[in-house]
Amino acid sequence: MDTTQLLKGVLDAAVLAVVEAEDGYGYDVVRRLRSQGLDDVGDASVYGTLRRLYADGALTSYVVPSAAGPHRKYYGITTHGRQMLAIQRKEWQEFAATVGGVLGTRNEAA
Amino acid sequence: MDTTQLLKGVLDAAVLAVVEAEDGYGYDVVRRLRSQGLDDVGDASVYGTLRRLYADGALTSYVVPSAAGPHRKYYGITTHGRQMLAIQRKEWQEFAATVGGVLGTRNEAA
DNA sequence: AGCCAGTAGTGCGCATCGCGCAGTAGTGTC
DNA sequence: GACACTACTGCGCGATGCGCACTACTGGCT
Repeated sequence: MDTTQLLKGVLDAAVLAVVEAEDGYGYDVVRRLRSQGLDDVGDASVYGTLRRLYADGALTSYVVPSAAGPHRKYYGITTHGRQMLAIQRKEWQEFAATVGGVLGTRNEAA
Repeated sequence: MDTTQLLKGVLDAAVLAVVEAEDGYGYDVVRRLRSQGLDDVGDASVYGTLRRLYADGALTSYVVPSAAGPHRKYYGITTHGRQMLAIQRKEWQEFAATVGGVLGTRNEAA
């Protein structure tokens, strides 16, 4: 099954949430997202999202040399990023509740 | 707020669900979706989705002359459409649960 | 009659965004 | 020194929702 389209509009929030939990670099964020159930998220999508969020001022970035491999570009969440995440969490909840209603699969959501 | 991206991948299922509940024509489906919370769904999106679903064999179509206005192109769900809807409902549930987990906004979903 | 609003549908081109794939680069292993 | 793993970048594609313009039919207002 293809969750590609479903991911749209949610990847931003997911990446923000992961980085909020703990600073991370691209490769690491990809792995964390996958381990949390977003199995088939593409690495290029995540890198792209990180760059976009950084450009939007939602993330800060600092480079850390790695012991085993190339340097790592770590990302941390900014105040602005936290605000964006809060809004997107809310949007998601409302949207999910609405869709659940339309599909008749509601779960007493918010 | 802009739910455009969130809608992607869900409109198909939403339209199928609405038509499953009762046969409907484009204009009507748009209104029903909007009244159910998908406030800002564009009419062109729905018409396009209906045509796509029809082309995919998920919907049948029959024209009914209208008393007040142009003819109405009614759509009904097919067996194939019902199967698609069942799959998409399931995908949505799983996806919503996963995203809820990542965002930390889970609601005891399926 | 002339015009506008409401209903109903089609077509066109655009924007967003996730993805596949190729390429670069650093480290360790056989 | 070929290969594998780690890590990041860039390019072009494809799916899909949207805005807008256009057609077309009915009815009400002037």
